[in-house]
Amino acid sequence: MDYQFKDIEKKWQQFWADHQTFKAEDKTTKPKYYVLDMFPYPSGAGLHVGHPLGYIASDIFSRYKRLKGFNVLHPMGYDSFGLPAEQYAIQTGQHPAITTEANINTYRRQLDQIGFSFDWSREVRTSSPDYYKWTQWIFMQLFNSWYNKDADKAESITTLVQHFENSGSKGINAVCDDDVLTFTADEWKAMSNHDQQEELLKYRLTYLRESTVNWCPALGTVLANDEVKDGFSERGGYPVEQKKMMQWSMRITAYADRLLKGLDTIDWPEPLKEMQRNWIGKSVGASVRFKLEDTSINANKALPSDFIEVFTTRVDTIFGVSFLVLAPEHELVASLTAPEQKADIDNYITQTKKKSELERMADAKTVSGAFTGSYAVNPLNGEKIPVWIADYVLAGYGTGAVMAVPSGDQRDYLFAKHFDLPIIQIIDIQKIDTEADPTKEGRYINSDFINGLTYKDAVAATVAKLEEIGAGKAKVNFRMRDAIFGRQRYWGEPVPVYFKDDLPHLISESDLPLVLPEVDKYLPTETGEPPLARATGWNYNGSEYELSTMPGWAGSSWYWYRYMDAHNNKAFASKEAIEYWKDVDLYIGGSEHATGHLLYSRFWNKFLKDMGEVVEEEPFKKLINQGMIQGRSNFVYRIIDDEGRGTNTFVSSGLRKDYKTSALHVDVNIVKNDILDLDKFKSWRPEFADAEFILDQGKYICGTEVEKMSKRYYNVVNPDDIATQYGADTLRMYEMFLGPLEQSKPWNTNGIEGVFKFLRKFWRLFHNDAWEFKVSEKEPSKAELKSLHKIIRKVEEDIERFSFNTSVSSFMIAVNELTDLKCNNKAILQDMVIILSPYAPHICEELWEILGNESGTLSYAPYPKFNPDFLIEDEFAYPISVNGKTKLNLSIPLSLEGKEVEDMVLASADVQKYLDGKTPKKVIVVKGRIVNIVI
RNA sequence: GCCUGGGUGGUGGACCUGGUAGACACGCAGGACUUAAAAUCCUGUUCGCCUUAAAGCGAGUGCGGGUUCGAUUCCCGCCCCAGGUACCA
Repeated sequence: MDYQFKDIEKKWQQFWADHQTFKAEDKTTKPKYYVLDMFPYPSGAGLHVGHPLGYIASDIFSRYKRLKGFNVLHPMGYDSFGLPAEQYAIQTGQHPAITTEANINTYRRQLDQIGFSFDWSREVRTSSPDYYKWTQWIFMQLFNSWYNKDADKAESITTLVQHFENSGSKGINAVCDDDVLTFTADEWKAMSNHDQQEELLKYRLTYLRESTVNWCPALGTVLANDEVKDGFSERGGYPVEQKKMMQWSMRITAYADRLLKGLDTIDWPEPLKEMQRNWIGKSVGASVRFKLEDTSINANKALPSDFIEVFTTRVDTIFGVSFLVLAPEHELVASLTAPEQKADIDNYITQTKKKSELERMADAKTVSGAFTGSYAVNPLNGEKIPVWIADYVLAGYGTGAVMAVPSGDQRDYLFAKHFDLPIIQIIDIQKIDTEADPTKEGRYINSDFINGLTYKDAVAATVAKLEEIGAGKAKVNFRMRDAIFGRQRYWGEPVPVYFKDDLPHLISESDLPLVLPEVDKYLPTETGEPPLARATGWNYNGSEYELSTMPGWAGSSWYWYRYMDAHNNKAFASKEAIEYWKDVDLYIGGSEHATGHLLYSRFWNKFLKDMGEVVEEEPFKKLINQGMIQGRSNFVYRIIDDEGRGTNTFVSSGLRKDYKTSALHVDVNIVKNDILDLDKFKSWRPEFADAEFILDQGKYICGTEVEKMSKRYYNVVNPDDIATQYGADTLRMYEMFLGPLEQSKPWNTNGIEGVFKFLRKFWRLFHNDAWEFKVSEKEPSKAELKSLHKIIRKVEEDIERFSFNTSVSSFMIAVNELTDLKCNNKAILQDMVIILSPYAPHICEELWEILGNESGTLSYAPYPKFNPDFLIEDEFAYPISVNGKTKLNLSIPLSLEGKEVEDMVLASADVQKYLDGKTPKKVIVVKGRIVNIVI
């Protein structure tokens, strides 16, 4: 029978499910191997062709590892809390749990039809109470912990309380808020419980802090950055402003150094590690205090402090400071503003409020700022320095204030030029006529006691002086900020906290999970409280619960542990399971998670390690990024008549310059290889029923563009259609054939026929012309063995370096070779089936059975061993160039070696033709082979 | 703006560690088989020039430079595209 992929795929998917073929064992002598995919958010649009890309790669690797004798854990689940389900709920009133469930069912159906070897018995869903019980439990552990810098790990808050009781705050080296108190043991004991708890909150790893959010007054909601476009809400187009709000935060900065160091121990793509390093942004510098000048402006105001603290990485340039810049949100701004400057400053602050942080950073071209009217004093030379505000200084980074050195920093330079502020040269070789020069070479000038010093000495001398006069100290600063952990949303994990006397308290562990309550609407209340405020009777013994929920990343920051022991109701996973599976050996997912999920997960993992809950410091040993699959939109060109109205005539892409046209997105499903199916187009929409076409060589060629895959561009390609038309095996191989796994690329199905043909050819190898099964048991020929062993080596190399696309090409070559050889040898074909099976498992299972093997044993069959003896050739083509250009092809017997080869090459008529009797100037030999002769 | 990645024929891509650029596949063109279609097979296919043909010549991996006997690969500068930029997941 011809290759009937539909029957074959259905049969084997059923078989795998019935026999639980891919269930990972918890006790076995086999070595363990944990292959993890980033679990999907189940969106309403269904699985698109981009999702399976990484899943197919990880599935190939999982199947390959099983063949190599590993006990493979390859699970799948759903990151099922998220904003889109909530937005849909707001619009339709439908409970997010219901739509989420429906979406999951669609995803499962789509995943099943691709033939993945997932162990579905371990499925997790982050929105299920059985699961988020443990997300809440981890939150509680974080709340109950503080970071001891001396031990360099998190510890239970009880050790901190004991220390306070014994010795007060003295000797505590913790990561904590800036405003912690200093007290003795007696003073601590004398504090009220309320005050003690308030103090402890400054040390806890989850804590409350004021942070900025996108606030939309018209909608009465906090908006995600994604929902804000150019200062207006995407939904409704209402203005959005920046607003401060008390929020739960996570002290991820406590782990900044360990997150940096850990990167050196894991096998991740170097660019991704670089992104994390840059995100953490460790910078070594100094903090410097500029005392405020005591003027009439602020003399009679109660100042929060009498100095401005700045952080700088170039403390050596302090004599070049010609002004200070505060972030417009800086706490000192109000009190520093002189009456005559108030209008300017207020106006500027209002402008700033409209911009998001991203817009502020992106807009480096326009120089803007306002003078407060106040001055500060340079601690090292007593110079009077004007204090400005500008939106290029961000409140969240460093101290929210910078010392501006126009000669060394380009932004400061532009600012100084624009507002006519002094630019002071401080290094002898500095060139500052047209732009700032941040050089560290040369010797200092105009710089008092560091004049004549080098960079290194100047830094040391400046810091020493600042410390001596108490105006500054060496400091390490991180760009990374503590992670905001609260969302004013419904569809997320409730925070297991209630409030009493304005202080947060954890609920009892035995009351977990704190289940999300029902609400009448998924919108905030009229007073602007989060949706959970709508829940009736939702309180903890009469005390109000926290009303915000956890962010999307909470549930995904530990899920790989749940797969190890998915149904445990005593712990997030048993000690034995964690002890056995330890960590993820291979993690596949997109690099868009570099500074989100992948950082938060490492953070939580380190915390859990500190608590003794898990055994590894890093959760993901090896990581591979898969590229994003973009949509490829097709366009038709409608001719516009003289009155500017669209006609019903469409012109082929190549001919459209002769007409006035407008481009229309056309459904990519009625276009094949950019050629429009005219009949399908006519029936696509009623208005096109009598469309007319101006064809190019008998065809209508569509225009194309690469865009994000989206419903509204009619360019979403669903794997279902491909699976139905060509089968799962073709889909799997085609997605791999599309290009390197790591590379982003637009989806196109141009080459899918080739992959399908390959599988049919492979099928044909086992059958005669009448589609009857035929294999022979005779000895394989040398040529057959050569083809086989070439592909064994190639595929093994390719899989180990995740180059699946080149494997597929090699398979095509091998099958072409075997077809040419009319190979029907059982031993050869059996090995071919095994090595192809990770890529195209269904067809291989069927052929495995046809070859007389026990059904279903293919998944754990022994992988063929490569034998180099079969690759021996008699001679090889010998390409050399003359003068790096001219190319010659010589055939050299393999029996010759080294000098013999060289002599033979030089004596050959081809080379002699160029040499013309002379000796060559230079002969370049690489790995014992002449590659170039210079004459 | 900043961080990270990418740019090779008509198309997807190959060239892994500096050594024959364009493997493999699609598409296209021509041919075989067939009443026909499907399927299958064969030949050609980077561009330009030259040639009856065989062959030959020149250019060529985003653009401009550099290092090297030799650069798609390494270095410097630029352009364009994609991802991230802290509440999309």
